[in-house]
Amino acid sequence: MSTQTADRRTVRPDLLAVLEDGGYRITEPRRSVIYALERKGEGFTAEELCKDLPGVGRATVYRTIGLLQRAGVICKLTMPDGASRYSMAGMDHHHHTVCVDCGAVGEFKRATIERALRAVGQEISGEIVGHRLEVFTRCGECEAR
Amino acid sequence: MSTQTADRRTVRPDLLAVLEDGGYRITEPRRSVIYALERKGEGFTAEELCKDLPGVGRATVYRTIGLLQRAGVICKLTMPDGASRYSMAGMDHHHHTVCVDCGAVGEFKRATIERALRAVGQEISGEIVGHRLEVFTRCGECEAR
DNA sequence: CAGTAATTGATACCCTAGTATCAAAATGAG
DNA sequence: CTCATTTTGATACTAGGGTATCAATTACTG
Repeated sequence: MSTQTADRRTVRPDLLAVLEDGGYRITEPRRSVIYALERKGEGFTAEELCKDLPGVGRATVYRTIGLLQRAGVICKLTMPDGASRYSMAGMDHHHHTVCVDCGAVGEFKRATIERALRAVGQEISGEIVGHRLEVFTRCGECEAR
Repeated sequence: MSTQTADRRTVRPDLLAVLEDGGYRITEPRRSVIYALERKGEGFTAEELCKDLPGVGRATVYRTIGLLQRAGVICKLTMPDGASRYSMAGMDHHHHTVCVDCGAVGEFKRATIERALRAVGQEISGEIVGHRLEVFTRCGECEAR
């Protein structure tokens, strides 16, 4: 399971700095989670991460993911079947492509779509408070197999 | 919880006919579920439906929802927190607006967005097999309160 | 260094959203 | 009307995706 966007990946925030700036302590377990996260790249489940880090408690893994998610550097995405995956956020506002076979995640953005959604907002009663868009793919690698 | 689309609702398929055409028997419990469904309109949870139908077993409610979902006349949508809601499908391919306060669901479609997504498909390796778009709103009624 | 406050982790627990079981009841084809 | 077949429903069970607990440990601050 590798990223679809290896070649056009944006620079990632320094996750340790994110924690520090949030007033959190830099601990060994948090370092480990972040290290694993950086190696992991795009598209993983919390449980996968737990298995990758047998030395770190499940609760801590979940807590750290939660911290980084609230800080906006990790996105949580919910699959159509309700399963959760996480992904490192490269861009600010973006959407995801998810391979239905291997779960690899990519990011994209598209002004046309944002504009179109704003137009939708004019047509409905009430106001738009957010949106979510996922594109499901069969990624190049999975197609090759 | 009422629909946002009362005034521009498209004609709904005859759900009983859908079952019959599928080779399923028309039973009292299924009639009840369908009746409730038609009254319910857009945006409900399976458990809500169960509570509305104390005379029908939970399993039957889920089974009937599943049947109609496979027949394409009911959509399942997964909220950002992973919760599931269902909605009667009026149009063929469409997307949903969901009120974050009351859960009311509306439908819309927009050719611009479909085109933009096709363009995204050209840029990624692999092929697009589907997409999902939800717009979160605070609906007119909830705003008024 | 010492002390306090934050953090950890093993574990148990929770909730949602279903699915499995299976005897009993209902359907509808002939 | 008969009867094979489908469907039902009470209940138990499962699985995923977490959160709560709380004593023990660790990180920072002065």
